Formats: sequence, C-alpha cells, structure tokens
Amino acid sequence: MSNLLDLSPIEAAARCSPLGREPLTATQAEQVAPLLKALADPVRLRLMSLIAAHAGGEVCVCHLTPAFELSQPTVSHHLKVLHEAGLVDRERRGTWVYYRARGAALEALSALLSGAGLRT
Amino acid sequence: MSNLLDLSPIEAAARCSPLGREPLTATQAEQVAPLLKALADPVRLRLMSLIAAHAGGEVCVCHLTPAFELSQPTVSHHLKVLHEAGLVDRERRGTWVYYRARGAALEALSALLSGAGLRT
DNA sequence: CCTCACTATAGACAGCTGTCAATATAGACG
DNA sequence: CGTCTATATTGACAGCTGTCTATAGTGAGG
Repeated sequence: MSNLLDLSPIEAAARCSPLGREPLTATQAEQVAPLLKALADPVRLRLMSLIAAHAGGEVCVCHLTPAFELSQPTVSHHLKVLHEAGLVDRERRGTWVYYRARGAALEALSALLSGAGLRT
Repeated sequence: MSNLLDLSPIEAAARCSPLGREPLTATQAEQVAPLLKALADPVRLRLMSLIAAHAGGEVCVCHLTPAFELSQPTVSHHLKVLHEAGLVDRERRGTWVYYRARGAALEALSALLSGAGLRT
C-alpha cells in the first residue's frame, strides 16, 4: 500500500496532527514544507486568493495576468509553482486555461496550523 | 492610529478574510507572505511544532538543538527567523533561553487558509 | 576574576528563486 | 495552411537563503 514516505504533500499534510498537539517528524516536515513554500510569496498568495475566492471556483489566466504588474511569463511561472505543489488544478478549454483551487490542500494546511494556541 | 500599511504581519493576517472568501490585496499579501515564508522550511516547521507541542508551552534551546543534525549556529539562526517573524517569543533565564509559540500567529494563519473548500 | 557552558553573531559560500526578454506551443478561425 | 491570440518554456542574471566555521556575548560558580 501507500508508503508514508511516498505521499503527496497534501496527503502528508492531511495526516499530520496540528502543530500544537504533537511535533512533526522530520519526514513530515519535509513533505509539508514545499506546500507552505509555494504559498510563501506575495504574488502566489494573491494568485491563490484570487483563484480560491472567484465565483464559479475557477479563473482564466487571462483574468489573472492583468491583476499584476508583472510580465506574462512571470505570472505563468507562479501558476506553475502553485500547480506543481498541488494547490491548484489546471484545465485547458480551447485557447484559454482555467485554474481551480484545491480546497482540500488549503484545508489540510489550515488544520495543521490550528489548535496551537490552546496550551498553557 | 495604526495605519493599515504599518501592521505587524500577524495583525495583518488576522484582519484578512479567508482566502476562499475574498481576494487579498497586494498589500495584505506582502504583509502575510513573510509569516508563511518563516514557516516554509522543514527545519523551522519542525522547530515550530516542537515548541508549540511542548508541555508547559516553552522549550529550552538546549532541548531543541540536539533534535537536529545541524550545527548549533544553524538552529539558532532558524530560531531567530521564527522570532523575527513574530511566531515565537524568547525569554532568557540564567544561562538558558526559552522559546514559546505565539498561538495567535498560528491561529491567524490557520484562519486565513480555511474556508477555501466551500465553493462550487 | 577566571573559566566554563550555553547561545548568538559574523562572514563565507553554494544553491535556490523571482524576474525578464525571447521564443515556442497550442488552439481558433479564415 | 497561415495567422492571430493565449499560454508556456527557456535561458540569463541579480538577490536571497541555508549551511558551515570561527568568534563573541552572557550568565553561573568556583
């Protein structure tokens, strides 16, 4: 079956106890960190929020690019990083490409960071 | 009073709507990203979990350093990054230095990432 | 005060990252 | 097929990051 060392970052994150409950193993930390790294850039964070908050759940790249004062390849690069981290899905429809947030990924991260303020 | 542009990263994060609810402004994204960046490293993520999960709420550096196969200055460096991001507090008691998790910071990040899986 | 243990800082260096201009790819439509 | 629009890839480059060794600061105890 699925080896714990071979999980996708998102699966790995979903299996971690919240930070405040028990410490991560070195392996867990190495699996989850790339997910946070993908979000830890102002442009990607905003891209993620634009995608996640968009009515209909998906956004055309042609709607995202003009929201930044960056070249088109740079925006494309950031979208690729989010996609490769597993935070967004891509779908091509004709000339246009649509990105959709993977809610489970953000939920897993949110759960990981929660519950850390409860100790004395 | 406090200018929105002058908030601590944690205050800024606490004021953001969840990613799935409404998009971040460029300013918000730039304020929050450093917080994620501080966590987006396997060593720091594990340090944070060791600190946050420790009974009593605080951990001596002398207990953290041996948990990693890294030089003492490197661990000290990572602790400094977490501290400067506002994720942990420091307190010196005699020869030893204790780090304590700032629960509010993790809660603010957790809330920011939550609620993104609810849209259709 | 001297010394010892614990922690932090400084400086160096390889590797990663964000950005751009240039170019390629992919589909739509004459 | 040719061309146009939308998106991705490539290659280059400056700046940042994680790590180390060497050294400094800080408090405790003889």
